[in-house]
Amino acid sequence: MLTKAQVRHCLDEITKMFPDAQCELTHRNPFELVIAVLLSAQCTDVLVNKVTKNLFKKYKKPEDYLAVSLEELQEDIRSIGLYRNKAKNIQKLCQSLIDEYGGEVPNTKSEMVKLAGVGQKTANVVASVAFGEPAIAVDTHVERVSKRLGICRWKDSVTQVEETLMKKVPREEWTATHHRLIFFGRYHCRARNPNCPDCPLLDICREGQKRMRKRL
DNA sequence: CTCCCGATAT
DNA sequence: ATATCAGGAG
Repeated sequence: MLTKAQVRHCLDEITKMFPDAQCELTHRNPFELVIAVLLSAQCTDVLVNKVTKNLFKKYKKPEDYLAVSLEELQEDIRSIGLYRNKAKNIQKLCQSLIDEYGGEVPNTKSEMVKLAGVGQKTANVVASVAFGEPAIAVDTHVERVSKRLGICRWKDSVTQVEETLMKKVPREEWTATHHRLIFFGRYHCRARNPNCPDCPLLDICREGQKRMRKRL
C-alpha cells in the first residue's frame, strides 16, 4: 500500500499526463447521460457514442422510450451488447422517471440507485458530471489502475476501492481525479498492453517493475 | 457467484 | 481464438 505522499505523487504525475481528462460520453443533458452510462457497461465509450448519435435523435424524452416496443428498442441498441438487459432497464427507468420524478433525473445518488440499471458507479458518474457533486466512480479502469499502483489492495471490492480513494484524495479533487484515473487506465496503464517503459510511476509501481522484468 | 453479449484489438 | 470494454441484477 502506498503512503499518502506516494498517492499524492501518483496523482500529480497522472495530472501532468492527462490535465484535461473529462467525460467522453456524448450527452446534452442529465437524461442523455444516464442513458449513455447505462449503455456503457462492458462496452467502449466509442461504441456507445456511435449508437447514441442515432439513438438520441429518435428518443428525446422518457416517453419516447416507452412509445416503442421492447423489441424495437433492443434493435436500436443491439450493437452495444447486453442489449436485452439494457433495453429492459431503460424502459423501467423511464417509467420510474415519469411516475416518481416528474420526468426528470433525480439529482441525488440515493435516488438514482433506485432506478433500474443504475448502480453505484453510474450514480457517481451522473451525480458528478451532470450535477457537479464530488464523486469517484470506480469503473474497470479506476479499479485496475488503483490496484496496480498499490493505492489499494488487489483483493479490495469496488466499494473498498472507492472508499480508499475518497479517503486519500481531497474532496474537491474527486471528480477530476476520477476522470484522470480513467484516462490513465484507458490510454497508458491499459489492461492488455500497459505502457510501463514510458511510465513516470515505474519507480513506485511494483506491478510495473514485475512486468518489466518479465518483459510483458 | 453467474449471467447478460456485440464489437474491437491483440 | 481470446481478452477486454466507463456494470448491474438475480
